[in-house]
Amino acid sequence: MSFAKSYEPGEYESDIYAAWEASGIFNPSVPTYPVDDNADGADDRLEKIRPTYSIVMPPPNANGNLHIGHGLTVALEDSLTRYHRLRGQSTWYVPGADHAGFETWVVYEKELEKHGHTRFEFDRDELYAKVWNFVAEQRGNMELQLRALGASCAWDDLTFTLDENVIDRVYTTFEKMWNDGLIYRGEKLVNYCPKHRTAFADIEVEHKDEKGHLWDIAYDDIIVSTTRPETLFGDVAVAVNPEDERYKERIGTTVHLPLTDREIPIIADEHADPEYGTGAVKITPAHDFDDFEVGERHNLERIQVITEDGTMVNVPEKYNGLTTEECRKQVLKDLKEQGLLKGEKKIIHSVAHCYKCGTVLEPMLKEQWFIDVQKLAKLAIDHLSKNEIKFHPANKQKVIINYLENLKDWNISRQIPWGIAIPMFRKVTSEATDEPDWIFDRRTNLKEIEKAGVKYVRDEDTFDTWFSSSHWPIVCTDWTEENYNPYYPLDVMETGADILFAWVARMIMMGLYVTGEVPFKEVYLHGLVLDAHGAKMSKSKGNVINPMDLVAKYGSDAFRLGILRGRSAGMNQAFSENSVIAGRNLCNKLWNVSRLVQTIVDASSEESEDSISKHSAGASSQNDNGHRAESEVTSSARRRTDRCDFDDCEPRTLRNTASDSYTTNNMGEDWICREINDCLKKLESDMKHYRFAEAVETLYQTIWDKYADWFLESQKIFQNQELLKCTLEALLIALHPFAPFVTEAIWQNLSWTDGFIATAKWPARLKYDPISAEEFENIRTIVVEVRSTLAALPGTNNAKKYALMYDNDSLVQENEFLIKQLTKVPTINPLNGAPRGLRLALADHELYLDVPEQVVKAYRDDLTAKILSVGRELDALNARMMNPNYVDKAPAHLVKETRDQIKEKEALISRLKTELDII
RNA sequence: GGAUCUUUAGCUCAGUUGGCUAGAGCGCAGCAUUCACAUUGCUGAGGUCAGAGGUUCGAGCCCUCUAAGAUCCACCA
Repeated sequence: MSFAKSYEPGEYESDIYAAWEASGIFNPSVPTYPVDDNADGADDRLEKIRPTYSIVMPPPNANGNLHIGHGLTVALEDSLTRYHRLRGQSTWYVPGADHAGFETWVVYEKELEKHGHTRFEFDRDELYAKVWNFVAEQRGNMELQLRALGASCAWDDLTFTLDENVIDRVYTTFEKMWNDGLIYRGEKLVNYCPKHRTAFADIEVEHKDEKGHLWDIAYDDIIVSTTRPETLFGDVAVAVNPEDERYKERIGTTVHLPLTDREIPIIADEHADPEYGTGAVKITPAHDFDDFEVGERHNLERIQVITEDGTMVNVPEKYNGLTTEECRKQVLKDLKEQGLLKGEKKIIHSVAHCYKCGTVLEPMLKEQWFIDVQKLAKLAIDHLSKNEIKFHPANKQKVIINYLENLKDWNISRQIPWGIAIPMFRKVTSEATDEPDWIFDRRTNLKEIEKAGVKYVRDEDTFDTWFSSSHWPIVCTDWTEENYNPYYPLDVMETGADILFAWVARMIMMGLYVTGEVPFKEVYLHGLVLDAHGAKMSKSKGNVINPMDLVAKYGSDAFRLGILRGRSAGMNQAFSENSVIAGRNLCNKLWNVSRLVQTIVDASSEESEDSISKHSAGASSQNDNGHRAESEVTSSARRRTDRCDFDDCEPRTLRNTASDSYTTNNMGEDWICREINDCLKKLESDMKHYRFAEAVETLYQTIWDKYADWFLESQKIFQNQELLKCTLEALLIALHPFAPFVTEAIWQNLSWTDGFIATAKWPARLKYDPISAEEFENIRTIVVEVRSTLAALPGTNNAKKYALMYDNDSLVQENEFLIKQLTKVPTINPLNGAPRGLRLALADHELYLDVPEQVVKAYRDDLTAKILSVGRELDALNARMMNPNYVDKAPAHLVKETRDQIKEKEALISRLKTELDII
């Protein structure tokens, strides 16, 4: 392999990943330590170990494909991981796979239906086995995709949410909670999906505003308003507000329930809002959350009239077995016929839907397992209030505390077979009444167990996935009560802002409950990736972007750079292919930069081999004359071949960037050292503060605008082999966290590098002469002014036409070759005799372009415009100095700067005016 | 009803404890072309930082209000 003309990611990526993986460099190098009570040196040992860095992947669905959000997650997490690995930490990025209980179940149930089966033909264990096999077949896809994205995770430690150790830990926690009295079984109204036949936690319910109707129905002389007339068969009362004058007299009396032969009482309850509808509300405790509470207050009967499959029951024969929708129609028709339907109004109200299938959820009375969250939430709030976890963005700390303060008990029972079985068994033997009704037991592989002669049957429900997921940092890091574990708490938890409540809040509660420590030190939340126009991606809109398509088209690095660009914590932000293209271009730029550096290095080596016996490290390889002809630079170079074989790469090679192996010999060299140092410093700060987009931006500018456009251009004249090597290495390593593949491909292709860049050492600061570096800025200013003036002159190809002349200017004189190279002017000469041509608008330099008078005249307008513009700037500066408060109160250095600038602008204006006069 | 966020160039977004002439990518215009790279280079146009007040020597940034939009939570019989 050698440097082709352009970088083709497809040729390198899979080989590189395979080589990384095979070498084991993604595994952490520091183990966890067993507690040894007898050894008093245990703490010492912990201090001596290498600093660790741990991060766990939010587990993607085991049987699914990665979507754009996963792409973002991996780009963020892997950049952090690789950065900290380069910084010398023992990094552990633990990959995961989610059984995704309900999600996967929905997919599998469709599969069953497709083959003409239903879940009711099988028992739970059979279904579990079937889904297991189904997932096993699909598994691997997403793991391959993670590799394609470059995730440098420890594959040996991949955790599946149904792994034995996960289930074991979940049972241990459940048992502890059961013993602590934090778990109870309750008959409550739960949100129930009649299609999927399972209950949900509050957090899984999707409320949507929908058009509906509000019907007024006469219960004798009392008119009640309802959106759900079909539930009237479950009515047990009519509630009115105790303060409502209209109904005060009727409280305690009864009314006749239409379409039935029942009398129901009129009760007083605050729940009835006199302002809403007619002010009288029918009360159906078994099918409405508010009514359930009213029923509790008044000790009312709960009559269930809707079954779990969404049909009517316990209703007059005529309505029995109808679906709720059919029943509603029939009830309305019958009420109308009897003249009891008194009004119909269109309203917009919010309705609970199944977040998966969109079915309207039915409030259903069910016995379920609940977690009493009060203590857990309080524990979490206490620790959060002490700022034990740092949030990005910071405002989420407040948001999550607010959520925890209002948290209601958590329903953890799900009526689906795909998940972790709830380890609870119900007593069936009618004798032995002293035994508890429910007992905890881990043997969920058994349907029936016997204890002390009493028979118990297994609860058929499974856990809410969030119950097990809340253990994620614990199970991924193998935290146990017995071990010192330097990886727990995690250094950071990175995940989507949309699951702050569902997951992050629960991990915090569970982490504290189980380990006594917060599960992570920082939280970084990413927002949604929207389409190019800021709309949510969805299949129905057809605007879904598949990350793998982009990876295939532009390369993994381009995708990573593209998706990080312009993105900040917690924000839902648009994403377009353009930013990936920009990333691809950067990779190609870096590739060509490296190609040029290698060419120069090769050419220099050949030359020094020719002239001297062999160049020695530490000695500058710069040519004595300092400015060779270009043709020599591009002469064919010796290249290493067969670099595609990674077998000779030693893992964990820590190559020290040889910052003392060079000496700088000109201003451009000092300048690039300074720029790279600034870039590294900024990067370190950006990574510490999770400013990924800025980090990428900084690298982009340093590599492209500074290294390639200025430094390398100057190195076409002055070759400093050791400095070229050293600076290129620094940039490659600095970019590696974001673009791992291209940097590794280049690293393997360069003739002088060893090992993997993935385990290289973060570059040290470069030595340089700061005064010389600053002088280069002067040259840059001159070059830009020459270029822009030439571009503004009439005609084309101006750069080649006009010579540059200087008067009394040692900087220009000494850097003649460099300025010529950068501006492309044909010659640079001292001005002999009187000034002529066009004077450049530079305050500190007397420079002229040798332009004929005619052309100068044509430039007059530009000159006038320039005078006006500088004049405006000068006015603004003067106004500032005229303000005595500014001079008194602003920091001295700012005032001084302003003074200097005024002097400079004044000088410039007077020169420009003189120039204009001459013309 | 409760809460959070957003509003900066044509588009998508940066802008850290307030500091000088507000930046980037893409797009646009002009010029260049044997050069490591057309996945290129050079040059340029384009912004009363949503609006109105206030604090300050100084506000895109801090405070108050207004407008528009987004999201989350709770919930409307």
